[in-house]
Amino acid sequence: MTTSEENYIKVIYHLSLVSPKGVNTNAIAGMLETKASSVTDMLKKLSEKDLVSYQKYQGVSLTENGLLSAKMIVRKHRLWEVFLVEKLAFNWDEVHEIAEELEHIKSEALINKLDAFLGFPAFDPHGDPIPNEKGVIQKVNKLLLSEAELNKEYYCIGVKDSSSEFLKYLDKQKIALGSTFKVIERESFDDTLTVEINAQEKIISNKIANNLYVQ
Amino acid sequence: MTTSEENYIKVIYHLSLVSPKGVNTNAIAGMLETKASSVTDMLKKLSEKDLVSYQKYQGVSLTENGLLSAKMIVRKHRLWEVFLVEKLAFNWDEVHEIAEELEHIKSEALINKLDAFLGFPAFDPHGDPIPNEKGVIQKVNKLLLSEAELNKEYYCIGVKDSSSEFLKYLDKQKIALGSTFKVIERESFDDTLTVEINAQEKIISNKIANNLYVQ
DNA sequence: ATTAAAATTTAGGCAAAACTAAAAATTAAT
DNA sequence: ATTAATTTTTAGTTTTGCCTAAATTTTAAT
Ligand SMILES: [Mn+2]
Ligand SMILES: [Mn+2]
Ligand SMILES: [Mn+2]
Ligand SMILES: [Mn+2]
Repeated sequence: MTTSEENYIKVIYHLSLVSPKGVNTNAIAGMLETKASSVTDMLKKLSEKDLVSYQKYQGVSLTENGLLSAKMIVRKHRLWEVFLVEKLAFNWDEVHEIAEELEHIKSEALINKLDAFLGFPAFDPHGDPIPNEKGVIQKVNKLLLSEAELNKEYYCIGVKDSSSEFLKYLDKQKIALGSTFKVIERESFDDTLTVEINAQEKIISNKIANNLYVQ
Repeated sequence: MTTSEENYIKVIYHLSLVSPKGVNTNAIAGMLETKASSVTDMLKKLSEKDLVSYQKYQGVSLTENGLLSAKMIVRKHRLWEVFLVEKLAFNWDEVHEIAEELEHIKSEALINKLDAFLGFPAFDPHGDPIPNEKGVIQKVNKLLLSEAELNKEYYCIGVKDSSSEFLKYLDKQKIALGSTFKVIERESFDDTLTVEINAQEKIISNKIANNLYVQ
């Protein structure tokens, strides 16, 4: 598989988690910042290689082959992110772009040795689960902070949006994985929350609350 | 720079250490396992970008720009090799291919943090020097085992050929960086050496002796 | 049920990096 | 100094991945 094919497969995988019945051409184009016509070209090639099942105008989904490939790319991406944060002291908002390149390095041995070196981590720096060698992903039940009950203790286990902007905002607010949350009040007009974060009271907009996973 | 351009620049760099007056098209093609006509195409492009100075039929050499780029690629390659051997427990004969890919990951911060993480190593697993952040390469005086004086103590500081086959042969013979050498006898007919290696007497062919650096 | 809008695909092209075959320049040999 | 051999370049294709513009299909709106 080429780097480009891998990027497509990974994007289709991520999109299929949200729309399992079939992924749209335009959605793929949007994620890859390319044009719909380019996507159509690639879908034909991926279909030829039995990585996706594709009927024109009907959207696309991963085959068993494609799904496993996607999980292996995600595995590599997330393991490299752990390496960059844990070993090289990168901040969690700096690693995605680099991992986007590192995920395409071709060596089974490399990724399994890296996994061992890191101590077989279960989650990446953004709280996303890391598929194991066979592609199995540990299922975790979590909810969005926006769905949390009032006056109940939660802690932060992940972010939904892992853009640099959002992560930097969280740094500024001193919110990190492991931070404790207790929703004190929900403003019914705009769903703004008053939350006790690490024993400090803060105002959290609905948009923010919709991008924080808690448990 | 694309991956392909980087591979060309690096090969031109390595060849120019041997033939400083100008690197031949065919030599480049040989190293990259491509055709001379492809090399000519690329030389035009590299020349356009001021990475090499090139006049047709006259061979090619690196510009100042090209030289610095080359050293940075070599730096990355060798630092990744150190990482693979020191941290991930790869054998020294397994790392070159993987480093061949890793050297193209684009991030200044990554390579400098990796350098720090590894403790600013001066040499790679094959004894080759690692250029520093500015491209400066520590000069080491060394000689080939084939040039060593009789009955004088040396130790192994590098290999000239770092192919997997040669390195595996050295493993089998229990020769590694740091091994001590004392040449007991030189057979004048074929230059075969009798060498005391780590206090064990062994017969070393001229070809082998020509690929071991000692000090 | 038509029509309008949106999504998707096709057609035709372009640039990068490779190739083969043929031409040109350089180097070596008589 | 010619001729022959070798090296290098040019010319013309191919494949991959992308593009624009136009055509087609699906979906939404009247
Ligand atoms: Mn990421
Ligand atoms: Mn990627
Ligand atoms: Mn190497
Ligand atoms: Mn390379």
